[in-house]
Amino acid sequence: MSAKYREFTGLNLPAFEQEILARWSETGAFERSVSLREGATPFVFYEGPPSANGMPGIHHVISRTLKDLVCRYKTMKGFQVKRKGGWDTHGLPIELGVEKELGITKEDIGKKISVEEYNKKCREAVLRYKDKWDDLTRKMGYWVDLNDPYITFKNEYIETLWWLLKELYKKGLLYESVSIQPYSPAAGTGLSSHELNQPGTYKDVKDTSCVAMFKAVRDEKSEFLFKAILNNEQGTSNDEIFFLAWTTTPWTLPSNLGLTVGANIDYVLVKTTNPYLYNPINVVLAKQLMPKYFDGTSTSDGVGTKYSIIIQDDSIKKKSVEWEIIAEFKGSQIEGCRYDQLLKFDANNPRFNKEAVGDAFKVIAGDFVTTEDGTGIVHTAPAFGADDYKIGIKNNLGFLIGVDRTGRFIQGMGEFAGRYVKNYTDDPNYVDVNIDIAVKLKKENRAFKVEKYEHSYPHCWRTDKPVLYYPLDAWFIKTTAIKDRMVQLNKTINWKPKSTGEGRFGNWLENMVDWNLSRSRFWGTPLPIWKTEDGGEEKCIGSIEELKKEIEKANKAGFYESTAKIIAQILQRGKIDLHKPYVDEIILVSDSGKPMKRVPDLIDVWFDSGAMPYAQWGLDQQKLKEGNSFPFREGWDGAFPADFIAEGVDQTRGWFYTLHAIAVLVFDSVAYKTCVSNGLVLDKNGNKMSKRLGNVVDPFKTIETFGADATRWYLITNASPWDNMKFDIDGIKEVQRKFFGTLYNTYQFFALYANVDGFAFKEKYVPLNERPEIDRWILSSLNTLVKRVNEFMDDYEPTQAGRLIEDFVDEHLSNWYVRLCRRRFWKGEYEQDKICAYQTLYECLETLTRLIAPISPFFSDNLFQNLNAVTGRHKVESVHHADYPVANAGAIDLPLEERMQLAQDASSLILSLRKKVNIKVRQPLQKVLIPVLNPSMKEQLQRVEDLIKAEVNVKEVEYLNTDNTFISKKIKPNFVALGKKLGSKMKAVSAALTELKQDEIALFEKAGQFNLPVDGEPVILQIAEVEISSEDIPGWTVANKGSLTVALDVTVTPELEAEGNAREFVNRIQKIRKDSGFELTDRIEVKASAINALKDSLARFKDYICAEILADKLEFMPEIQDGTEIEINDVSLNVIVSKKG
RNA sequence: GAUGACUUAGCUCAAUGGUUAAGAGCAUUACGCUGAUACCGUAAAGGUUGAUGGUUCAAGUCCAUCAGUCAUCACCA
Repeated sequence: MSAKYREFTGLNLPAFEQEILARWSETGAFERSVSLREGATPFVFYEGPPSANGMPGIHHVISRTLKDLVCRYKTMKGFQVKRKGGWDTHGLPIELGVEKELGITKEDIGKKISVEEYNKKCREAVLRYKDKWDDLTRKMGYWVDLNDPYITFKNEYIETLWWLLKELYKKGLLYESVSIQPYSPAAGTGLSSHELNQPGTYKDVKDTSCVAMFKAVRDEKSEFLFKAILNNEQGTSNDEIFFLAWTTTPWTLPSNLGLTVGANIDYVLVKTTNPYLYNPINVVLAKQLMPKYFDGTSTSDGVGTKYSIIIQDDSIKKKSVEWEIIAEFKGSQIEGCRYDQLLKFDANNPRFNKEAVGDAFKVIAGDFVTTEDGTGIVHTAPAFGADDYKIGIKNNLGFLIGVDRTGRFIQGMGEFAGRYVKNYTDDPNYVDVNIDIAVKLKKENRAFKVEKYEHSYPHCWRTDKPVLYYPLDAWFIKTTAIKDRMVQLNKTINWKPKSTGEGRFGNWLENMVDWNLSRSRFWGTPLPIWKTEDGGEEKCIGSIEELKKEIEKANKAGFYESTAKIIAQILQRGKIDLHKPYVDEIILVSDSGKPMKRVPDLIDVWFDSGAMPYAQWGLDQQKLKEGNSFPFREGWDGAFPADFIAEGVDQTRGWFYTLHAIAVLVFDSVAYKTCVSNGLVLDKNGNKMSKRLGNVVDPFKTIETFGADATRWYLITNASPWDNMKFDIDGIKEVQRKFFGTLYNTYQFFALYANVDGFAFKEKYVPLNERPEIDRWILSSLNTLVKRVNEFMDDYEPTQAGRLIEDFVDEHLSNWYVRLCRRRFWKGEYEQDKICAYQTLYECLETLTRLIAPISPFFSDNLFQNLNAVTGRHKVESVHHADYPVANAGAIDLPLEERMQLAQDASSLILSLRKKVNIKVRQPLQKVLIPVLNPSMKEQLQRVEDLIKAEVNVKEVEYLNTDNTFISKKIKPNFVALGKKLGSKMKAVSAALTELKQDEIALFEKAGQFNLPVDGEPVILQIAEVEISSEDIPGWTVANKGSLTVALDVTVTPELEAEGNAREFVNRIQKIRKDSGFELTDRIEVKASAINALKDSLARFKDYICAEILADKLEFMPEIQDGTEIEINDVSLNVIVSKKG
C-alpha cells in the first residue's frame, strides 16, 4: 500500500488510458474479471460478429460500448459474463471487394482465375483489417475474448451449420423451389437484394405501358355481365366483354396466365368504344380508376351514368370516348370468370404445353391488388413477378417462361421469337419489342390504351441494364411454417426500445416469407445437399463424419476414377476443406447406386451469423454419436439462450431475425432474452456518414485525442442508444471538460489534503448520526443516486443512469459539498470533523468510481486504484473486479435532501438579489427574511440556516410565519387533484380562486376548507386541492422560486463595511500567497501601508485576518517601498508579504 | 410507393394530459466567485413545441391530415 494518493499535473485522459491498458494486459484484468466469478450465475452474452474486411467506424464504437457496459455491469453485479468474440467472414461484400481488387467480374471466376485461387484470395481478405479491429477493441476498452474467437469460415463452424441444416431437412423445413429473383440477363446472373440496393441501381425510365383487353368467355360465372348488356336497351351488336389490365412490361403478356382482382374492390362494366378502332366494346375495370380512362367521370357515378359526345369532328372523337356504366359489382363476383388467351403462340399454347399451363386464363383474387395504378385488374405472369408467382401457385395457374436467360423470346413465340425483351446488347438498331407487341394488340382490338410511362426500375449495377424478375431455382427454409411460434416467442423478448420488437420486428414476422437460402456465389458455406442428375434422389449431409462415410461408400462404388487422387488425399489426411471447389469435387452415391453431385448453391451468410449460438462452439463428436439433441462442445452448456445481445437497428431483419428464426426452428426457443438495438450515428448535421461525403469520423483519432472514456460517455449519455445520434466532436470535448474534469478535480482536491493529513481511512467508520448534516446529506444523495442508477442499469437504460451521475458529480458533489466543505479540509487539526469530511468525500469518490466503471472503464479504474492503493479497502486490483455499489437504504434521508435543495434554492435566490443591487458576496449583509408557509418548512430551513448564511455571507435569517399579515399570499388550484373532481368547472374555479382576498385565503387556511361559489353554485374546496404561496413582502426586494420566497436586507452598515474590507484584504493576501508559490502551511508576515480609509477596518479584524492568511504578524506602516499594490473597494495600498523563517 | 420512427432555443437534449402558460447544458454577452477546478455563480438574449384541424375543463404530450428527415420493405401489374 502506498502512503500517498497519487496526484496529477493535469487531466490527460488518453495518457491515463495508455497506462491502464498496460496494467490490464500485465495483470490479465479481463480474464480475471471472468475467472473471479467462476461458479457464479452466468450472464450470457452473444457477440454479433463483425466483418473484418472493412475498417471499423465510429458507429461500431457505440454498439460495442453498449455491449461492453452491460457486460461489465453484470460482472460487477456478481454474474459471470463470458464474451467470446467472433468474425463474420463470408458473403458478398467480401467477394465484391476481392473482385474489385483483382479487376475481375463474377463471370471471370472459374475462367480467368480458378475458384480455388479466388477463394484463397477471399480467405486472405476477410481478416485484412483484423489488426485494426483488434486495436480498436483494445483502445476503446471493449472487453471481449479475442484469443479464441469463432470464425465463420472454419470447418468446425461450417460443420455445425450443416448439422443445423440437416435438422431442418429432417423436419421437412428445407426445400427446393423456384423463386422469382432479380436477374440480369446481360450479366447472366441473379442479383442479391444487396446488389439491388447499390446506389444508382434504381433509375427513372420511360417504358411502353399497355392496357390490354382480355376477352371474357361467356359462361355461368360471367353470365351476369352479359345479361347486364342485354338488359341495357341500347345495342345488341356490342356483346364483347373485356377485362382491362395494365402492364409496363408488355413482353410478359405472352406469359400471362391469370388476371388478379381485389375481392373487395368495386368494379364496373362500362359500355364504350375502342379508342383506336372505334368499334363498340364493353370493358371491366375498377370503378375508382375510371377517371384515368374516361372523361367526365365523378365519384357519384353509378349504373346508368352516361357520357356522350356529339361527334362533329374527328379530333374530339379521338380524345373523348363515349361511355356508360351498365353494371357495378365487387371483385369477388367476377372471381372465376374465364377469358381467352391474349397472345397465342406455339410456345405458350395450352394444348402443346400441358405442364406449363395449368388451370389458367381465369380471374382470381389477390390481396396485393390496389387501385392506385392501372385498372385494378392485374395481369399475372407467374414466371415474372414474386406476387404473380405466389398467387399462381395458389390458384394452380401454371408457369410459363417465354423468355430465356439471355433475355430473348424463346422459339415458338411467333414473330417475336429470338428478340430481346430489352436492349441487352447495346444494339444501336434495337427495335423495342414492347412497342411491336402493343401495335399488334392495337390492331387486334386487344389494346385499350398504350402510352409511355415513367417509373423507377432497378438496373444491374454492373451492366447498367434493366433487371428482369426471373424464376430461378433456390433452396428455402420454411419459416412460414413456424411463424405463429416465432411471433409468440418474440413477445417474451425484452426489446429496447420496445417499438423495435413490437413494430419493426413484429411486423416483419407478421409478413414473413420463406427464407431464401441460395446464393450463387463462391465464397461461403456450401449447401450440403447432393442430388442425382435426374433430381430423383438427394442427400443432406449433417457432419464431416457423415460426409466421410458417404465418400467411402462412393469410393467403393467406384465413382472416383478421375478425382480419385484428391479424394484419397482427403481421406488420408482426414481433412476436408468444406469450401468450394473441394466439396464440389465430391461425388456421392445414391441409395439406388446413382452418382450424386452437390447442388452448386452457397447459403445466405445471414445463416452463418444466425447460427453462432451453436456454431461458435462446434460439434462434439461424442455427443453426436450419442444422438444428443444439443451435440455442441462444452462452452455450450448454460450458454443458451443469451441473456443479452445488442447491435444496430439495421440488424433487425438481419442478425436479430436469423438468430430468432434458427432458434425457434431447431430448438423451439428464443435465442436471446433481451435485445438492445442502437440507432445510427449521423454526422453533426444529421447526415448519414459516408466516405463519399467525407464526413466519416475516425474512431481511432477520436479516441486518441479525447480518450475512449470521454467518447464512450458522450455516446451513451447524449441520447438514448436507440435514437439516431448526431455525432459532434464538441460534445465529447464538453463531456471531457465538464464531467471528467470535475470528477478529476474533486479527486485532486481530495488527494491534495488527504496527503497533507495522511488520511488513509484508518480510523473507524464514523456512524452517520455522528456526522455533520452536510455529510449525511451528500451520503444520502449518493445512496439515492446508487439506487436509481441500479434501477436504470437493470432496465438497460444507461443513458438515464449516466445523466444522473453527471448531475450528482456536478451539482451536488463538486459545486455544493466540496465547495461548502473546503475549509473543513484545510482548517484546523486532524480530528473528528475533519475525519468525517475525509471519510465522506472518500466514500463518494470511491462509490462513483464503481458506479461509472461500466461506462468509463479507464478513468474509473485509475481513480479506484489510486484510492484503493492507500486505503486497501477493496481486496481487488481493479474496479472491474469489485462489486457494483448497492444503495444503503438507511443512509437515505429524503427530508434532508429536500431541505438541502431548499438551501440551494435560497442561496441561489439571495445571490440573484445581491446581483440586482450590486453587492458582492464578500460584503457581509445583516439578514434575510424568509416567509414560511408551515411549521415543517420553517424547521427544514432552520436546519440548513448556517449553510445558507455561509454561502451567501449573511449574518442572520429571520422567518415570517403565515399568520403574519405582512406577506401577501397567492392561491391557485391544484390542477391534478381538482381536474377530475370538477371537470368543466375547472376554468371558472381557477378564475374565482385568483380573485380571493387575503383574508379569505387566511380563512381557508384556518378552516382547511372553503366554500367557493361558482356560477351561483357552491363548490367546497379542501386545502389539499389548492396551492398557497407567498408572493410579496412590501418594502423589500424579493425573489422567489416555487413556494420559496426570500427578501434581503441590503443595508450596509459601517460595521458590515469594515468586515467587508477585511475579507477583501484576506482575499488579496491569499492571492499573493498563491502567486508567490508558498506552501499551504507556510506562516507569513505582512506589512501594509496604513491608509486611513482602511486602517480601522483592518485593525478591527486583525485577528480574523491573521488566522485566515496564516500570518504571525500584521503591521501597518506609513510608507512601503517595493510592495505589491492591491486594491480594496477602490482604495489602493501597498503590502509586503514575506515567508517566515 | 407502403410501413414505422422522429421533428421542442443557434446546437445537444428534458418535460406521468395539469398552469409563476415549456426547462437544462453548450455556445454568445455582461458581471461576479475561487488557496481544488480546465470549473463555478448570477443575469441578458434565445420558442407560435414542423403546419393545420380535432378530442379535452386542460395538449409539447392523445387523434386526423399535411410537410420535412431517417429507417425498413418493395419497385409491383
